[in-house]
Amino acid sequence: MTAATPPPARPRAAVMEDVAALAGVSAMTVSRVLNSPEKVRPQTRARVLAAMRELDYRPNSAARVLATGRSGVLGVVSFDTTLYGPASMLYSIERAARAADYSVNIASLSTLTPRAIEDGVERLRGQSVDGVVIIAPHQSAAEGLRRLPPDFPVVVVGVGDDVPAPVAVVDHRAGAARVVRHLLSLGHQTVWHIAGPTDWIDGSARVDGWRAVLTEHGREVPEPLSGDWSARSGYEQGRRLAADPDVTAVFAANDPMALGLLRALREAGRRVPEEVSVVGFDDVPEAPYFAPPLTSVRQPFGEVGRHAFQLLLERIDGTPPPEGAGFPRRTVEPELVVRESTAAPPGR
Amino acid sequence: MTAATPPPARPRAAVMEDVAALAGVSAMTVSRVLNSPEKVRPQTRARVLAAMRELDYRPNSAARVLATGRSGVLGVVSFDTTLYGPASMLYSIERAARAADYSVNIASLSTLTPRAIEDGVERLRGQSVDGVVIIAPHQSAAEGLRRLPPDFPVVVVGVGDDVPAPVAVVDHRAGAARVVRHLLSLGHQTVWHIAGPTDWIDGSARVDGWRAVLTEHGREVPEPLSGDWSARSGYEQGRRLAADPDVTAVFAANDPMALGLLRALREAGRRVPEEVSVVGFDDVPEAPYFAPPLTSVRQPFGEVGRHAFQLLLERIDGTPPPEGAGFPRRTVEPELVVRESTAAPPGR
DNA sequence: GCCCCGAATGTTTGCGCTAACGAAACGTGC
DNA sequence: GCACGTTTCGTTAGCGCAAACATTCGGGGC
Repeated sequence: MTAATPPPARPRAAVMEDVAALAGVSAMTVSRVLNSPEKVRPQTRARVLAAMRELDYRPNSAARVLATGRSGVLGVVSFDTTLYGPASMLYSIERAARAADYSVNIASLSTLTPRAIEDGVERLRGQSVDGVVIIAPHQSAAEGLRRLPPDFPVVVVGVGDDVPAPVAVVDHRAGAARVVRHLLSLGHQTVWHIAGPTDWIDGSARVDGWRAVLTEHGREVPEPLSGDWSARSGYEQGRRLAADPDVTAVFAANDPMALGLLRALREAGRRVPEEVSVVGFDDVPEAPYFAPPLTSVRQPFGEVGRHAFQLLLERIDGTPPPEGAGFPRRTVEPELVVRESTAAPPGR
Repeated sequence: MTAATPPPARPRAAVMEDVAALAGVSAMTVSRVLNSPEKVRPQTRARVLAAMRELDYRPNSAARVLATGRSGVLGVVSFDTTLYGPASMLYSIERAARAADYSVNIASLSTLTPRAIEDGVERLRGQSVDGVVIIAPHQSAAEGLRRLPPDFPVVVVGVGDDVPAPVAVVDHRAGAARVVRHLLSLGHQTVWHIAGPTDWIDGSARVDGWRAVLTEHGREVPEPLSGDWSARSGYEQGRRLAADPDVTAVFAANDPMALGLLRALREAGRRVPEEVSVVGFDDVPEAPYFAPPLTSVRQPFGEVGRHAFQLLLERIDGTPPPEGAGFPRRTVEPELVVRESTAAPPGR
């Protein structure tokens, strides 16, 4: 052949066999160094580790998955990860997962239907994830879940009661209750509410908590107004409330809606908190800088994320599907953060 | 044997061989139905598809990766996905990826150092992703990148000039320039600036654009104040600006800082926009509801995400690493959105 | 000195899929 | 009727790793 020297053909990445050869052992020993180092004589182990470093060896995860059936990857299905809540949840789950050497595969949803959720889970399942966390505090989650095979490990974050899966939730009901008690204790006769979409569990739980406390105190329960979580919807509903002189306290189901509400009140010339008290929910990092700084409810996302991951782990390598017993459920309490947007009603 | 009937041993998930048997073909034909259906006679194909449905067959991705060397997964390395910018980028990349049947694996960073970025990429590489998008508009990105093997497909979003990888960026410089021109055209003598961290490329590009326009117009260039993107830092720097009666126009490098600034001005009794004009950057969904509604710069995240994904695809199955030619670069222009926080300076 | 035991390492096999080749079956043209 | 392309499908051989089962080796007990 007259061919020139073959191009320096980039050496294929080293595989286990290469490491074994360099270290003068068998491939199995290399595998053992990776998976149960204590079973390898320290001296041999050192040789193998040295060989790995020298060849810049990195185990092929696909091969490992194929051989073991476990991938070390978990999926997260979430609606619009641009929103503060879902983004925070995702972030905290990712951190919990990483700490346990799991990696995270995501599937964002642009619509919230049982079908979309099912698709998201199926997409991740196709990637051989070990399990899935669904961040979708929505009716659809429960619905979509029922169509999934019952033995596939799924955990749901922040969803209602009768879900056929383990659940980690913030107690929105209790959070809302705290808001209302705070306002009543300031002397308000009642509290209006700009609710989130009613098909979001978060939203309806907050409505429940709000209504329960008012009822319990024998107060009038105004018709809740409905928003869609956006500042815009808070503004629109806020204009209606601003026009009603009876309104002295409003609980918005999240901070952006509270922001919109604040603007509407300002435009109508109603002063906060002197004339109207306002409370939000979520305690976004910007809440202290609203005009005025917003009283809000802080959600312990980090904690929920850790619980969700923990539940998923248990489901993955735990006992078979808990039969009649029902699924575990971890609830964490949110915290009311009082700032300057709440005060006693006028005339007291 | 006296053993009872074996427990109904949940049938293992169907594999290709099972489908093949049921359809009366070989496994290879099943594989072909999946990967190049046009090479299979329609009639056979139909039989195979029917068998797949019947057995609820789903291809094992690990096996496919092992056999093909391609995973159909891309990694995204990002700093704090709780921030609006990174979250939006992540979301748009995920959408672009999904549209091309790619799935997305994430690695969030809690610190921004070359080391952390390198780790993030390595972690994803260990998961056999086909390539990685780095969302880290930070010096560290460039630095961390140099330590990576040059043939691993990486694309960077929103980072400076001399990066050894394809880049998709928003032209922050141009965005900042637009802000300053807008304020000058309203009659302001000069524009103060609350900058982002200087080690963030976004931040320094915005400073550059701001300074360039002022210089070009022969205006005095005040010393930029430095924030850390948070509303709190905007507030702190804002208190200093509020105390200076010469200040009539301030450009904050992002919206949360602008929010903090607005609060500081309000507390100091300086009215916006009558006495001081304020502009932000990012145009978060809440910006229209700030007090007053904030003039800001909208970033076309969707477009950048699509470009980033596109560049990555080209890098993955495109030509070998472009030698001397330099790396491709896609720049998209942000848009100034004028609202009520800007007006002519007092006394004009 | 012999046997047995456990620790340390090696061999074989298969996880589920696809690239590469090979072999039928079916025309076509002359 | 036969050589020759075209489909269409099957066979073989890995991809890289880890279970499960060998095998070797070095003592300790008697």
